[in-house]
Amino acid sequence: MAQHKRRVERKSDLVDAAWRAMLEHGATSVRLNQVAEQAGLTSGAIIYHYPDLQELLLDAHRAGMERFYEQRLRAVEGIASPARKLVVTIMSGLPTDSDDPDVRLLCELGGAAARNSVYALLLTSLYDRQVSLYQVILEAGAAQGVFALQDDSLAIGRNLVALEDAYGYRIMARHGAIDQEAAAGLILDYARIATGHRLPLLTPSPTTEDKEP
Amino acid sequence: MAQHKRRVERKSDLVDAAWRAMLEHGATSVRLNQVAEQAGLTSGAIIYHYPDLQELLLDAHRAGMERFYEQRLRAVEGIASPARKLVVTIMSGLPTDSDDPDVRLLCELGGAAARNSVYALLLTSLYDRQVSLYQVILEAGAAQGVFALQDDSLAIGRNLVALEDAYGYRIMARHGAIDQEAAAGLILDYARIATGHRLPLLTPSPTTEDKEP
DNA sequence: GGCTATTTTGAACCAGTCTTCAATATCGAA
DNA sequence: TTCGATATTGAAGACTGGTTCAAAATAGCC
Repeated sequence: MAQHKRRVERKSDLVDAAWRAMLEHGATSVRLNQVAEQAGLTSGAIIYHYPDLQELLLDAHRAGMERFYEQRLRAVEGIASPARKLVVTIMSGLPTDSDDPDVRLLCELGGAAARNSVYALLLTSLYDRQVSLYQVILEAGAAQGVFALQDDSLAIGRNLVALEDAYGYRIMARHGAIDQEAAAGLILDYARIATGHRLPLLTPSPTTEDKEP
Repeated sequence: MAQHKRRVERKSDLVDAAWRAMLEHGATSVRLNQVAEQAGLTSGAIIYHYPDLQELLLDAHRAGMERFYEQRLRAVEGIASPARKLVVTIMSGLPTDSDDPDVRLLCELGGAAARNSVYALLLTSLYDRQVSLYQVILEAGAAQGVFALQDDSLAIGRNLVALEDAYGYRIMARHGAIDQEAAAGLILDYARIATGHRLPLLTPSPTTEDKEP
């Protein structure tokens, strides 16, 4: 049993190392040696655990995507108001800047997905889950009567995630006029007319602190 | 003079070959040999004209992007109605399916742009030009009183191009529910509330034929 | 047709990477 | 502490792909 646990831990170490290596050298062009170096091992050791490097990279991407998604969930937990929830969710989907590691890898993955059906599937699933995330918020707001949805929540959700994604790429490409704030502003422009709510951007919500004391 | 012309022609042949090779083997992972094969030459001949392969790939991307943009311009020329123009422009920005070559390479380029500042610049410039394209249509429609813009044309234009881009990625990744038509529908959902116009999707416009007889 | 400049080939060379595997080191249990 | 299993190294071999360059082919010109 103990050796099984160690095995799992080691694999997890390698996944982390692979993730860092991809970040440093590129999601697609990363080399086995570079992963090994990040892990503080030699290439043989990597192969011992992952005979196929692609498998390791895939696991690393999976883990990164999962982290990204969980992070978004955490960002809104404890927020009651649908409007605030929507604004925070929008912000949490955007990279802070062109160095944001999670979004960077997601973008590189997006570029590779046209050729790699596994990556494509992974990203498609992430997309759909994010859409659902928005749908829940939109429906809740509609049920409470604070949102007057101009379309079905599925359509609005899809457009919101699409906008996030696209501005993620813009920010990664260092568009001079579009940073996280500007992108959030643009997406909110859409969210406002789609929900019929003013959706104040403003200060980090005071309601978030509620759950702490 | 004649040899100069030949030189230019040959370079253009190589650019075409490089473009095809990228399409077949991937924008980033394409090999010198593969370009040579597409051109019906050996690698030495490619190097003779393009000592740096990156330069050739860059030219190929530039040409592809230019073609894509020109194609969009042509798609609306001769259409008078701003509403129709808007609808046609939206359609022309979306890949027909996951095999659409131009969009495929643009997506791969997007993935690479996070690491390659030249590609980033190229894509940023394309994005901005496409935004301008929309702005012109939006402003014309507003001036004619057929559009009631809910935001400044810059914001709407940016969002429209962002949506196109994002759905391009979804289509490339073979999202089961999002094909060209569905994507157009979603973007139009936004365009409708942003312009206050019904924007009928419908049939290939009859007004297009006007200029033929 | 012969001459020169340009273009292209083909082979040799080099660097980097993956793979394999015997030798070595480390771990955990008894 | 010792033993067997597990993990890791390091070096050798095979392969791929870029680079170089002398030699061959081709084109354009007189």
